[in-house]
Amino acid sequence: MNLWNLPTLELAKRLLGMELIHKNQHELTSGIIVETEAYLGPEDRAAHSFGNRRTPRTEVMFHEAGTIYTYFIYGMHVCFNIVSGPVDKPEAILIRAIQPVKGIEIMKERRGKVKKEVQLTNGPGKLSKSMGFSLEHSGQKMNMGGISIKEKMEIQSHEIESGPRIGIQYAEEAVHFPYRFWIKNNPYVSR
DNA sequence: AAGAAGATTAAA
DNA sequence: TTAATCTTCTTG
Repeated sequence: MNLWNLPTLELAKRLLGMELIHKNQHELTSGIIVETEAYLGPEDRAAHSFGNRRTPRTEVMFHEAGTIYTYFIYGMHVCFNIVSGPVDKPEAILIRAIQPVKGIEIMKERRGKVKKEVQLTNGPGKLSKSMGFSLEHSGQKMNMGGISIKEKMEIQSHEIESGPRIGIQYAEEAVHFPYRFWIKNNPYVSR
């Protein structure tokens, strides 16, 4: 079965335990995905694509599943998402935290002063900086360029916890949707 | 053309 | 608790 054909909420859970890899000419960094958030397009007030809002920024959310969506936020941070769902259904999954595996020294370099390894990637802006993700990656396809993903460890459903998403207080009824997923007791999860 | 707000982070 | 800081979108 093709991973990208899964419904977004299913995919958000399946991504847990998989290894996210970024390779460029000189550097390789990777980490296990331990926390994700699903954004369900038109019906989800928390999503950039709520009401099918289609702009240069959100355009890639309408593309096929497995497309990369990166965006800039709060004047300083990049967030990394994977588009999900059918074409023209603008859903996406935000990667919120990973557990560093390869290129830890490179991550430390990119992040500057950071004391503990756990601080490297336990938040969406942090992991993007550690992994070297930027706006130019938006629109690229997973597993077809420098950024790829592969099976790493099997996560049982009882090891997955869920809860409300973070940073979307404006989203009215969507505030409480339990679309955030993480691996239970994993120290690399944010917060 | 200008202003407001944001899927965050780090430091106080 | 707040500043940092800039893109995107909305309004005029």
